[in-house]
Amino acid sequence: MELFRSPSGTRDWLPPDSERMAYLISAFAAQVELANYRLVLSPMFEDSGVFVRGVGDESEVVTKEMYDFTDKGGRSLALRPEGTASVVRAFLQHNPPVPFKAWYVGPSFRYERPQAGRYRQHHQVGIEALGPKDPYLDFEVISMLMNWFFSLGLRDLVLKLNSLGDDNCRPPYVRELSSYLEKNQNLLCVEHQQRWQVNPLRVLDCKKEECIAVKENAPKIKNSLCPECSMHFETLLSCLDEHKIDYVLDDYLVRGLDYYTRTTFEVACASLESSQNAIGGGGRYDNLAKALGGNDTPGIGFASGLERVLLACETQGILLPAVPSPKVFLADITGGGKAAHMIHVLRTLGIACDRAFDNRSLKSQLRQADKSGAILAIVVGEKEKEANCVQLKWLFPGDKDRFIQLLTVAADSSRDAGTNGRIFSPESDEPEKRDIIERYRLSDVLPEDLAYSAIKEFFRNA
RNA sequence: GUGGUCGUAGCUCAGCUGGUUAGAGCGCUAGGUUGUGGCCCUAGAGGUCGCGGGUUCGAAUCCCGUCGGUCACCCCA
Repeated sequence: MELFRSPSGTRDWLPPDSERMAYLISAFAAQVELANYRLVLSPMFEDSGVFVRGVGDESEVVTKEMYDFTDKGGRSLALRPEGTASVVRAFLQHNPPVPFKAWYVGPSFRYERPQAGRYRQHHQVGIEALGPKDPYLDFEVISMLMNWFFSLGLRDLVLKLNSLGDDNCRPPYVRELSSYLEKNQNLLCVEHQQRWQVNPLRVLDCKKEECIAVKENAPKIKNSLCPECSMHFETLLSCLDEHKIDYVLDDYLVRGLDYYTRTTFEVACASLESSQNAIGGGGRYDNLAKALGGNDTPGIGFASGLERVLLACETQGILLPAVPSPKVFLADITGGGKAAHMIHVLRTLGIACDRAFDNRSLKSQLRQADKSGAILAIVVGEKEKEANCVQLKWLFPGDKDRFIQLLTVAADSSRDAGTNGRIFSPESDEPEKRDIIERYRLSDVLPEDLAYSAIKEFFRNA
């Protein structure tokens, strides 16, 4: 029978990459929790209307990329294509006090052709801040994103900024743009000749040569901003200047989600070769709460795709930490029961350890110990079982000097304890190949037992 | 949704213009040491050559289709 595979556009995360993803998330949480953003977990699916009315019924994300379905109760639902609309829906449903500052993490779903850095299920972290319309909140949000990237060690980042105006100044601007596009519509690319009226702003985002030529002479939103919007944007820019956060202004940054007002931004990573080089983006959405049927509440936030951030780290040679393997490994050739008991005690003492199963040969178990990265093997054979002791075998090589130093500590503590200590030290011309094997008494009442004491001592000094 | 490209072992890949039982390295398992890892040596397991059809005496190899990966467009994280 043919094996099942993960669906197109999805992938499995196995160690160590899975752990690097987890690291990204915890680094993000640490960053935003400094600023009092708190975790919100919302459902992975919502009433389709949340996205149709929130993200926009003209946006590509909704019209052609949404995983929507009807459930057994006849409800029209959709897997969330992004996080913001869900969080704002949750905000309106529970009506918490403002300012409401949330961070989130979880999968998003878009039905599109997979590509480098683009998946049908991808994972985003993000923050949303609802309530204040203050431009200094815009600064806070943007600086959170940048600080997280900097804390990971990422370089070659380009922060792109634009302001899309508000209800006062955007409609007149869109009319002005429309009439300009109408005059030049035969010069637009094939697709936009048909579609420019649906959302004129999207033409500004088009990368076709024809449209690029047209938009160069198109009216710019920055020249049409009302005084309030203009002041808001200027305040943000000067604050970014003051704090040495570099940015470039991009008149064409309109972004594909319809809810944005005023500030929009995107962070591109220059070291990502593919065209999917945006590793974070967001903006202000002062009309979103109202569009979802709630009270008029301003808000701003961003989302960042973890897959792309990880990719960006890799292209820059940044190796994020994975979970280290246990340093203690148990080899039991008397059936395995002794190992079961010892490993249980060690873990109770908070010492990470692993063991072999299936009663394999000692050679096999030690091979496994070596491959696991352990530096200490605990060996139980018939002789040890009879004498009620265990053998501690230190696994070389590695950082030899360091280990030898630690061994000295462990050996000293064993002598103090009056045990028989080291019993076996094979002759060898090469000191680094000399095995150091020690035996420690093992009682049936274990936590204060000498073998465990020696191991604890070792890790206290490690 | 459109287009390019690639599918041979767990991984990285050989396999020339069709020609017997499909190979290597790494990895995995075991043995060489009747109870001691790493290096070395030996052996073993693992593949309906993505799948289906066609051409042919004969297909991993050529043709068509299909599925999957990948890359680009579109759009986005």
